[in-house]
Amino acid sequence: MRRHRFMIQLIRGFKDILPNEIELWKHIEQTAITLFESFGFRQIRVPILEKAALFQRSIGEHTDIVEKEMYTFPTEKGELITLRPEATASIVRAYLQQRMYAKDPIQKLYTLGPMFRKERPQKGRYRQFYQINAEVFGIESPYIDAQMIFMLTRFFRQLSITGLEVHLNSLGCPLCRPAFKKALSGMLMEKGDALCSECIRRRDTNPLRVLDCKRPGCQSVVENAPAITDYLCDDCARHFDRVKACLERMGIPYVVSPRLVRGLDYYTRTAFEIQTRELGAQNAVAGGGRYDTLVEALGGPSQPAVGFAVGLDRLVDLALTKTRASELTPDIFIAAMGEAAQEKAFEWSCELGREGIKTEIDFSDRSLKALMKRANRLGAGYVLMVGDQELDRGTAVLRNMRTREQTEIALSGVLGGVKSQLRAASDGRPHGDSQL
RNA sequence: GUGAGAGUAGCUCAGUUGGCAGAGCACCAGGUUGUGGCCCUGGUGGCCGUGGGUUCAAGUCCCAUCUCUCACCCCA
Repeated sequence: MRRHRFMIQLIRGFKDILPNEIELWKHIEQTAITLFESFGFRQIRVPILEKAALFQRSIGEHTDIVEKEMYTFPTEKGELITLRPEATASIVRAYLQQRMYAKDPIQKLYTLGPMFRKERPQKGRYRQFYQINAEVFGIESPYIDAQMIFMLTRFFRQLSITGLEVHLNSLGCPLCRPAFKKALSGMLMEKGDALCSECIRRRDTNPLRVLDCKRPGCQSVVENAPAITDYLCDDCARHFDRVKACLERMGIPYVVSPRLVRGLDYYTRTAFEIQTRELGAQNAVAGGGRYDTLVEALGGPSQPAVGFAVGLDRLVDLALTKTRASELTPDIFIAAMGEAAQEKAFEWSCELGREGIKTEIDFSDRSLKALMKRANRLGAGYVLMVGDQELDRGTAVLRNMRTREQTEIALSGVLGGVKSQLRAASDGRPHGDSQL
């Protein structure tokens, strides 16, 4: 195979997802869709490309995402457009532009699809990655914050993913956060000698980000920094207490992480992250929180909102360590020998496929032994054999690959015979992809 | 963006001080003239990631580049 010279490879950090793995993706997506809809969420689909300004305004100019991770291109007219690095901004945009709030300010929406960030690829981190997002607009109550976290834990439970931790924090609101910011940056000014260069810059632009810098020097500085939860105003404190109480009531364990700060500017009050220890450095499988000021900041009415994003790629990685990627095995394999038999077999395969029976057929003119080997490798439950002998006798042979039993079926009644055999076999045992 | 490791058959990997490109699995065929899994025999398959350089000679040494992996960073 001389192909390297001309072979074009995929872009760094991008990947192909092959059929075997897709079964798992579909299962995860379907689980989310069913669950979210039972909680009253409806699907929305928004574009992958948006104007760059949308993300600059929503995510924040001084975030890593906007400063260095976005795929941004100029159009012919010179307008900057961006491959979305996250979905919330687009959903808010749609909520406003389509005036969804006018019909009903309360909207519960979910979406799923690819996001793009130009980071250095790593385990669990890709430049095109997939998220499932859920957002609630128009509800300020802490109950909904807790319910979304509850819904997430249900989701992971349904996928049999264990060993997760809920990390929780409150980031305050425009009323109380400034006081905390002031206290924090004052403290960072005093004791900031050990800060890394990045954090010295952040100290002015976005002091909260210094809190979750993982460098030892910054950690030690931050160790006895004031906790934001001590600065919350009465409303924010009550809100936070309520969220915690609800989680306790629903039996969801959580850890309050005062240093948990979201990488996006728009968050207020509740912030949370769901982490695992099994994925190395990229330990967040879901993250989200409240963003009560974003809708208004993007030019809409003042409406509170909460949301989260689940990292699908990481979920798949986790699930792959538990369950093996599944093969989709055919119900029946048709082994046809000779020209005349293949003609019959072709018709049967079309008919059986139309009936919803997973049918595999090999049109290469090979020995029965070779065809049987292939049927076995594909994991076919049955093999239907037909050749000149069978055509002369007016029958085909149906072999149960598990029990090795063979029965003869009249050529005229092949479809009915195969169907009744398959039905009889599947009655006794569980069928299909139940091991997921 | 920074650092470290790796790229040889479809897959997992050997390859000595630079000297004819290897194994296991998989695949194909035969053993069994029409019956799978086990076994035996044989076979197909490689510009050694790509491009340059050093050398009589490069999978091996040097440079560049691409991709992967892990970490920093960041987050889903």
